[in-house]
Formats: sequence, C-alpha cells, structure tokens
Amino acid sequence: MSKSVAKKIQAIRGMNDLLPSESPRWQFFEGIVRQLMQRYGFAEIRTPIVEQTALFARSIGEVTDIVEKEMYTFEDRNGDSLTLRPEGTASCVRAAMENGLLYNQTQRLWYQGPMFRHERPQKGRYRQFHQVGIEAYGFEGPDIDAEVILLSARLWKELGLMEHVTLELNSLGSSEARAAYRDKLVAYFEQHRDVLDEDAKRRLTSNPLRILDSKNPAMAEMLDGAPRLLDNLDEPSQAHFEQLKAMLDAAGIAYVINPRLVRGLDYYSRTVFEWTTTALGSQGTVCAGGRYDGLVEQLGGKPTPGVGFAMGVERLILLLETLDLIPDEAGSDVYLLAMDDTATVAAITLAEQLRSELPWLRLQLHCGGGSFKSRMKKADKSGAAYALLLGEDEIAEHTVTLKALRDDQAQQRVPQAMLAHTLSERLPNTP
RNA sequence: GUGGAUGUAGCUCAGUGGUAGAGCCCCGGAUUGUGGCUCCGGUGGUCGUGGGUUCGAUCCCCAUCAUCCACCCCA
Repeated sequence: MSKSVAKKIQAIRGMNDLLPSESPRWQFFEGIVRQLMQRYGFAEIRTPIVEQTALFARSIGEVTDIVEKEMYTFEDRNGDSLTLRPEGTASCVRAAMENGLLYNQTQRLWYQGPMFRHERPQKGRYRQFHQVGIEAYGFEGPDIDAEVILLSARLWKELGLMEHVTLELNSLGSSEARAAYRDKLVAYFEQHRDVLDEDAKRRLTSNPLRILDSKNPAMAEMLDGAPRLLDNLDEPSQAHFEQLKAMLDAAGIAYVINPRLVRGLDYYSRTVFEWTTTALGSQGTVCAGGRYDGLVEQLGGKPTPGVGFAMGVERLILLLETLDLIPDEAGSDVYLLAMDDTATVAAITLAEQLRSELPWLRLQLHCGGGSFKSRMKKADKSGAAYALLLGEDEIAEHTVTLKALRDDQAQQRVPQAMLAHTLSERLPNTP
C-alpha cells in the first residue's frame, strides 16, 4: 500500500470548472438570453472552437494584443497552424460566407460559447471565458445599430441591471476618414513626443488610435488637446451617427459620448459602443461591439456591412451575483423515500409511475440506503416541498405517506391511485 | 507581460521553531416509522508544492504553482 506520489493534475490556469452550485445561475442567464434572441428575430449559429490561425490574424488585426500575444495557437498533426478562437465575430463571418448565408440576403445571428485568450487571470478575466454575441449582416443604415443596442438594453432591463450599467458611444468613421485622422493624430503626437510613455511610442507606428485610450495621467493633458475623431468624421458617417443618436433618444436609451472609445479590434468602423459597470473593479466592460463594414470583404467576401456585440458571461453573472439579482429555485418538488431496504423496489416502481403520469414533476428518489432518520435528512436537504414515504404499512394498503417539508400541513396517507391527482393540486408550478 | 498580497480540514478562518485547532458541512446517537431546533459522539489535514537553514520547519529563507488586487488588456 504505497502512498500515491503522482503529481496532482490541476485545471489549466485561468480555466474554471462550473460547479453544480453555480450552474443554475448560468442556466437562468442563458434562458433569458435565448428567449430574447428569439423575440428580436436572431437565429443561433454554432461554429467550431478551433479555426485556422490566419482567420483571426487577418480579421482582428496583426498588431493587436490579442493576435500578438494572447492566442492559443498550435500546430495540427498535418502542420497547419490552428488557433482556439479568441472571439466570435471572425468565426461567424467565416461560417456565414462559407455557407452562403451572405449571398444577396441579410442575416441576424447570435452565438454563445467559450473563447480563449492567454492573459493574466484576474477576477472577471479568464483564459477560457464565455461570450454571448450577436451579428447582423447586410444592413447599411443606423436602424440595425439601434436594434442591436436596444436588444442589449432590454437584456439589462430584464436582468435588473439597467441602473448599474452605462452605455458609451462613439463613431470611428469610414476607414478612409479614419486613415486621414490617423495621419493627423500621428503628427500631433510627434509634436508631443516628450510626453509619450513607452507604450504610446510603440503604438505610434502600430496603432496610434489606441493611445487615446491610455489612462496614464501624465498624458491626460496632452490627450485632451489631441484632434478628436468625432470632428474628423466623413460626411456619411457623421449622418449615420446622428441618426443613431436620434433613434436611441427616441427609444429613451441614455448614453455617454466617449470620443476616446476605440476598441481593441481593428475591424471596427463607424459605430462602436461599450456597456460598462463600476461594480466589478477593473474589469468594467460587460458588453462591447460596433460596426465592421469592411470585415467580410477583408476576409474575401463581397462587401457586406456588419454590426454586432459580444458580452462576457462570467462578468455578467458576477455582476448579477454581486447585486443579488439571481432568484434561487428549489431543486426538486418531491423526494420519494423507502423507509427501509425492503421497500426499495416498491419505491422505484412508484417513482417511475409518477414520472410517467406527471412529466413536469421534479422527483428525486432516495438512493443509498441509510437509517430512516438519515433518509429524512436527505429529503430535507434536497429542498423538496414534499416527502413521499413508503413503508411496510403503506405498501400493504396501497397508499403512500405525503409529508409537507416546508409548511405545517398535516401529513396524510394518500392512495397510490390518487397520488398524481393530489400532487397536481398541491404543487404550485403545475402546468 | 509588470508590481503587490494571500495559500492551514470539503467551506470560512485561528495558531505555534518541538509535526495542529474552532465554527459550518458530513456521518452516527439521544428518538423501534418522521427532517428542520437542541445536546452528545465521530470521520476528515504529508499546514499549496519542491528545495534550503536548523538537532527539529506549518512557522524562517529561496524557488515554483494557484488565487486575489493594481497595471496592462479586454468580454
């Protein structure tokens, strides 16, 4: 009998088990989401978790942090470079193109699933995390931008989060206008090179717009004086943005214009937005998205406008937990127990009979033996509203003892033939 | 990737240079067929892991892993 010296195998850093105590929260959230998507006419799409590396490199942008240092990339057995998806949009566009969903038509799609980024884990930031996202293809005007934002707003309302989140809004303009603005911005930064920090200097050539996003207080004053993207929009983007704002105003959705809002992925154009909260510490972005009119073409398709967002499920559930907004539900309606082992067969038979008669019933059958007392304890722990007790006497007279566990109703012997009827009357969630 | 804090029972945490304790949980009993409250008893720890200092380390030192916080990044 030697002690095991094998090294304990642990889960990968930043990748978490979802335990039975937490899964009801996820199911609560996912249920509301699924319903909402249907109500807004979005259809679910599921794509593989692994894609060719080039898909992400080309769509997200070669010089973004995600592509530069956060992707889980590995070689397939045949030498192909594959990557665990770091986000959902690229896969979605690829799948839509590949299956002809973009040919001469519009699409409203949503997806849900795990994403992978090799970042330093922290609360609200994990290496495997989950997103729910939507993507709409083929819509040119700002109405779909509004629709997408309104869908997210309704989700916050239904979850009770509306007072805890803020909508930040910006427009990046067309890619041409952005390029022109970029030159202007670089020129401005060059004049203030002495104020730029290391990171900013590096980005001057790679991604100067991201410098605007910096929280370095030493650069705050200089950034305040920088030319503003919103003042340099092209005419059509300007109009698009104004119309979107008017639509949101009409719908009663409050927003804050944030001229520094740039987003970390290169494919965005025109509308960008973020829903943020102050209740989660430094991981405050709970949902983010925007328009990516050039992406489909960039990936080899016909020019097709797109808008979408992605939200972080872990962060939202964390937020709901923090604010105590998740209703707790009992696991079972009824706990059926044989009083001793001689009654087990009768208990199994009765349980199956009830499950056939009442398909909605959540019935847990006691397994694992033990004293009568311990069986009763298990019944109590199960959270069930009622215990059904089956012993020698009940079997002899074809009854079962029905005992309320959560209130003072007197217990009674019910004929087995009447049991389904009685339970239907007693349990509140009867259809 | 950078800086900092923490790691003792399933959970929340005490504790000491001489190899450990509480509460909760779990199991059993007080109650031959009645849970929850109370009382009694019990199981359970190579003190994150690996080195080092020491007669002796859970405690001191180093490394490593994990979690948390900030930066960074982003969902």
